[in-house]
Amino acid sequence: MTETSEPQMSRIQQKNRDLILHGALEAFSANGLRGATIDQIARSAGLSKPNVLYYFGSKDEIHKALLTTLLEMWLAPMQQIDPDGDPLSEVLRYMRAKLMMSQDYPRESRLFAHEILQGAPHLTEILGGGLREIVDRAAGVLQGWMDQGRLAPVDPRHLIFSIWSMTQHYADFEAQVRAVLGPGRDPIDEGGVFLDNLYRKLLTP
Amino acid sequence: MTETSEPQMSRIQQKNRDLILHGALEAFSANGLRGATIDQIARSAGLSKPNVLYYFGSKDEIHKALLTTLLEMWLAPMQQIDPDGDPLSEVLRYMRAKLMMSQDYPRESRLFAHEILQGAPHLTEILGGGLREIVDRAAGVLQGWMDQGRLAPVDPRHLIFSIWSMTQHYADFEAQVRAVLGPGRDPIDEGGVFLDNLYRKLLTP
Amino acid sequence: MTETSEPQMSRIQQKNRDLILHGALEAFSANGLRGATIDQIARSAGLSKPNVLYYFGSKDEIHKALLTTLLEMWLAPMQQIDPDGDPLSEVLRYMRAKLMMSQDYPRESRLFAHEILQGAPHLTEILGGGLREIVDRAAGVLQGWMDQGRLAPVDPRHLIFSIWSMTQHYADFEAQVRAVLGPGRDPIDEGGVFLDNLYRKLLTP
Amino acid sequence: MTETSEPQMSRIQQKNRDLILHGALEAFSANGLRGATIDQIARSAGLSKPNVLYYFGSKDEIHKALLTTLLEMWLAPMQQIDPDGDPLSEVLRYMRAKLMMSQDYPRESRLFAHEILQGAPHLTEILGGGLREIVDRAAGVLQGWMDQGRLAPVDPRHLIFSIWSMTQHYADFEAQVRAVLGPGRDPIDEGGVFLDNLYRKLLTP
DNA sequence: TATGAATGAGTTTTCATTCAT
DNA sequence: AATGAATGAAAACTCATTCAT
Repeated sequence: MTETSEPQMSRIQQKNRDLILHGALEAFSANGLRGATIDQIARSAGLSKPNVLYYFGSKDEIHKALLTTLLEMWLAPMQQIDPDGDPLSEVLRYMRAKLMMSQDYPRESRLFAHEILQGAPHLTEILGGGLREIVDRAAGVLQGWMDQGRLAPVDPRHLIFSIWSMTQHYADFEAQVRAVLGPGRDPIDEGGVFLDNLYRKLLTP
Repeated sequence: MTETSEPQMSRIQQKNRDLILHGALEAFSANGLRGATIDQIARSAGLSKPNVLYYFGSKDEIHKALLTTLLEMWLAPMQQIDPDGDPLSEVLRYMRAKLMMSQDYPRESRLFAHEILQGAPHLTEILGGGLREIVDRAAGVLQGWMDQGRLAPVDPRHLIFSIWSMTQHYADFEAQVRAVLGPGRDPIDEGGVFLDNLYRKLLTP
Repeated sequence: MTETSEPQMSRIQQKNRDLILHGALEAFSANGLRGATIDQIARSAGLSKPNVLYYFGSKDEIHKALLTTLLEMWLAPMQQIDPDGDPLSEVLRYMRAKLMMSQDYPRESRLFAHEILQGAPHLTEILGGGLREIVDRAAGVLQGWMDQGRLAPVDPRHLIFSIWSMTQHYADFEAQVRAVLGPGRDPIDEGGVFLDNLYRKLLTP
Repeated sequence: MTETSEPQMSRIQQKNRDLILHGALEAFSANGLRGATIDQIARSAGLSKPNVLYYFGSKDEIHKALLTTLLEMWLAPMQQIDPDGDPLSEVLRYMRAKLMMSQDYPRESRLFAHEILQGAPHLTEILGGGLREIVDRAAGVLQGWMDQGRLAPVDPRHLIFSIWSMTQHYADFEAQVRAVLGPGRDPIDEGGVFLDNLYRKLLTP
């Protein structure tokens, strides 16, 4: 969560930037870009409102910086799919990694969900066509395995969509999941079992 | 989309309520509750701002009324799962119905997505435990089929989550889906094929 | 000071617009565009701040509307120079008219002075090249008279500048004029005598 | 432009004060007292904002110091009117000197214009009645010449106003002058010819 | 001297809501 | 039923100034 490209940044500055981004994650993930206020962010970061704007020029900039900062981490698991690994294991490992992110970083998941729901204006600006290239690479690996008969043939991009949607569902729609399951259950743990089975059946050649 | 509990409502009143709800769907689905403004809704409905508030006392009330109005339609497909039908066909039919809703009613899908992302404060109020009961019934049907060996055994509630998440993904995350697939493709059509295969493999006993 | 091009405007709306423009003239002429606050304008107009913005969308818009509203009146005297009149009388009449405007409308004079000092960003937008054409016409008339030997030959545009600067000086630099002359004198009355003599001597062929 | 009353000031201090005053002239002349920001001044001076305030305690003080610093230079030409010189030559020389200041120091001219437009609060404080005395002296010289029949009789103070207004017009209202004359002309050069002629005709006895 | 950091007091603007008719 | 007019409360920013080092 630290920015290292601009070297001249003091300890305290770095710390405050992180406090702000942390508060912003809290606010934006709960209320969306428009619904969050700089006041919330400032309070959550323990700073004054103008001080927040001293570090980031505007609310939009905080939002953009937050997305930028988190994007890499968000996309990392997919880039770790190993073309030389065992196909099914690799897919299951990717699914598990995404599911763990819903567990460990639900706010990040919701942040991206909000952004994409609105048409992803900031993400598009940040990513350019970058997302597509990343997905294309992973899809290529998957397609290769299918061509080799090591994985049952399905559309690799829709396979990826399915992993995204099902794993993130546990974070983004947590309120609903809890309402349906009732108390005393571990949605993500159960989801792991369900999804493991699902992808084994779907992809075993 | 009409409200029938208060009988004395003129034709024109009814029409204006519908216009407002229509405009509200447009605004709320695109920008969320906080991001949408009454001005947008009024403009989209072709009415004046105070007139909008004459029909519904506040922005929150419009939102609540909209959710209420759409909820039944939103949950209808699940209630149409027929215990006496063919298990796999029933599940696939349900999945298809949900997928078609992403195609035909993407704004409704995003409206609910926004609401649940925020913790579903209004929905909880409206539904009480209603959602749970509805899901419990469907889950009971599914479980029965599994117990009879007519469907491969999986957790029925997580099965339902998977259908929700994957089908709604095409509406809620449309921006991302389009960015990944590029132009000239029909995401939902392709998704139908993918999901049909997925659930056949998952659920065939 | 009333706007007649948009007919559907109620009595009260018209009155409030005028109140606002009046308050804006007060504030802008004294403090300039940046120095004046909407609060000042609102107080001076006896309205609430948001109500001021209900009539004009922003501070800039008020300023622009004010300049637009006053521009015609401001340029009127020059357009009344009569090609068929007596040359010297016409020039003197124009000078007198401008001088009277410094007497009767000093705030308007200062408003334009502020705007032009800043490089006339709004005026340029409003006028386009309009000012030049208006001056060209008057300069043409003056030049004609000079060519006929009815007026001593001088550069007509600089003649116009001299009239502008000297007459407006009594409004724009009033503080200095008063400081130099001391109390108990009538600067504009004396200025009239001085300028009358000046232009007679300058222009009598 | 240097301040000599406080003797212990290092070379570097002196240089920074000058840098600040230079930046302040830039900012204040373009935007007025309220419109200019310390940030602008600091950036223009190449110093940090708090450092600017280390040299001058407040924005107002910078402004006051700037006016004070420039005032002497601004009034110098009038004090150089030589009672023993040739009357017409002296007046023309003064007018030319003022006109050259519009050419060489337009920002200084605009700075004073802004200040006087606002009612000259700072100048009054600085000058006390000083301006009046200076003008009184010059007016006395002029009046003497008129009494001797060496200059046509006019009100000497209004004569001075006329010189001020017409010469400064080329700096203060430059935007307008350029808009009227169009490109490719030298306003001040032409103005010199015009004003030379004007004052010869006005003042030749 | 010098400055990065911080902030209180504005200032513009937005917006849900109310008022008067 | 309907709306032009109005506003309080908030929200995003700005900026002169101060603090700590």
